[in-house]
Amino acid sequence: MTGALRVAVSTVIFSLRGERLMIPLVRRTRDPFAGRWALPGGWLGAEEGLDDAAARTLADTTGLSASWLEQLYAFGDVDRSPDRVVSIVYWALLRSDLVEAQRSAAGAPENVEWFDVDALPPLAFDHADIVAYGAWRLRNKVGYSRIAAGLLPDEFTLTELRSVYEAVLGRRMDPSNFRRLIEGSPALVPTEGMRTGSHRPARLYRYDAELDSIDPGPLSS
Amino acid sequence: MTGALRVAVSTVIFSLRGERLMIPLVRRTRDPFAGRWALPGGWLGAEEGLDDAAARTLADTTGLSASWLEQLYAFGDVDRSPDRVVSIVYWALLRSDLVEAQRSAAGAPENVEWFDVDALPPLAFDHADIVAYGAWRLRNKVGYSRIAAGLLPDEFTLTELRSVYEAVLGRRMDPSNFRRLIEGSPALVPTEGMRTGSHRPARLYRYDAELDSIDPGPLSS
DNA sequence: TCAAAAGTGTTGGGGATACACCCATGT
DNA sequence: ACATGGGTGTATCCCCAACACTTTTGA
Repeated sequence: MTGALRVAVSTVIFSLRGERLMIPLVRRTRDPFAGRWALPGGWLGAEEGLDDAAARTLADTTGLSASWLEQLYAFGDVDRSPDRVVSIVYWALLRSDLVEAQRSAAGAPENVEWFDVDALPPLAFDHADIVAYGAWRLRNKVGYSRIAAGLLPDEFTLTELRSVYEAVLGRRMDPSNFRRLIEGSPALVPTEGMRTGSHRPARLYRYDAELDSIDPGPLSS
Repeated sequence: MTGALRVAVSTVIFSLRGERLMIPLVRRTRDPFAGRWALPGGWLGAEEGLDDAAARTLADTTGLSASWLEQLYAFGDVDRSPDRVVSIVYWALLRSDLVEAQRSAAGAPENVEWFDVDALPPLAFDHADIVAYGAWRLRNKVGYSRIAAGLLPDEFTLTELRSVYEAVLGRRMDPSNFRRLIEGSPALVPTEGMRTGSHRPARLYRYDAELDSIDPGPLSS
């Protein structure tokens, strides 16, 4: 039957370590590209939707669930793999605290390693291009939405949130202007808690995704 | 082999008739949804890329080639079709003059009819949602890029271009402000020609896609 | 009392909107 | 001459970047 071919689902998973944007890669154990690093993913099951497949492979790879998951692009050039494969690629955000906890726990999956997005090893297939495109989409979206909070724990200070923006966008931002910018959004709700450090305590905020107005995405899917 | 399933490529093709946004639909001849209208498309061939497949099915349906073609989304819910199908959907712009010429010529393909985007018949599968999402993307993109010129002939007046914006966005725009807005873009290049009507002649412009700075899309694909 | 981060206030420039106005042509 | 769309000029508003300034804590 024409039209039948293999469909893979992969995900560019972003998290933050300090000020660096990191993604997990999986070392391939088989040809083609045995030994090379590749995006986490797997074959699309006959009885699972695309979103489900992305969430499943993400959980398999990291043991975690994402605070943001969105389709990136479908790649299907004939020559992108020795054998024809269409890859539906997603991108995701993971809260950094969950990733850290996972690393400490012995439960971290084998064959998975985190890399700085700006210092990747050679990747299998066209995955280097895919990661670059995913990073572009992330930076772009951070500019006009509030998803950046998805990289932080439940509660965070505005300075912490600002440092996320600075890490993702790669430039410094004025603290006072950042405050006004971000406080305008009803999705950032102040809590009672304060973060106490060696200086003046800072109010903790929480991100309420319900109150955000991101683009709709496909109405069904 | 797991992961092997049927992949279709469909396209939401936009053109303009007067002030109305129109798309071509194809009447299905087989079950499921025999007799219903559906997006033009076809099975992805084993030896063709996604972009190629979209361009091919677009040409099969309309006999034309698009002035803009971009991937929209990959739809793959298990229940979107009685038998499992993953659809890679594109959206495209056709110059209205080419469509009109095609209509006059007897060469127009059978089983294809153009419909007003805001007055569609019942569609097969989840195609109604897909069209709505495509229209959203078009309206969105018209707001921050210059693709709207892709709906017009090679040369056009600013008033014609403005009426495209008004048709797509569904609201009136101030002629003088529109002029400044659009003349700021180096992609709109004035020609020597003038359109003469029953009033003061208007300068003709040309759209130079080379000079535009749209988002990159995936670097490879 | 000092360092450092939290948080507030003020100012100025650029882009978008609203709208008054002049220009060129066919009838 | 006049109606009609082509095209220019200008005032205003609003958002945002820059930056001076005050507040609150730990040491």
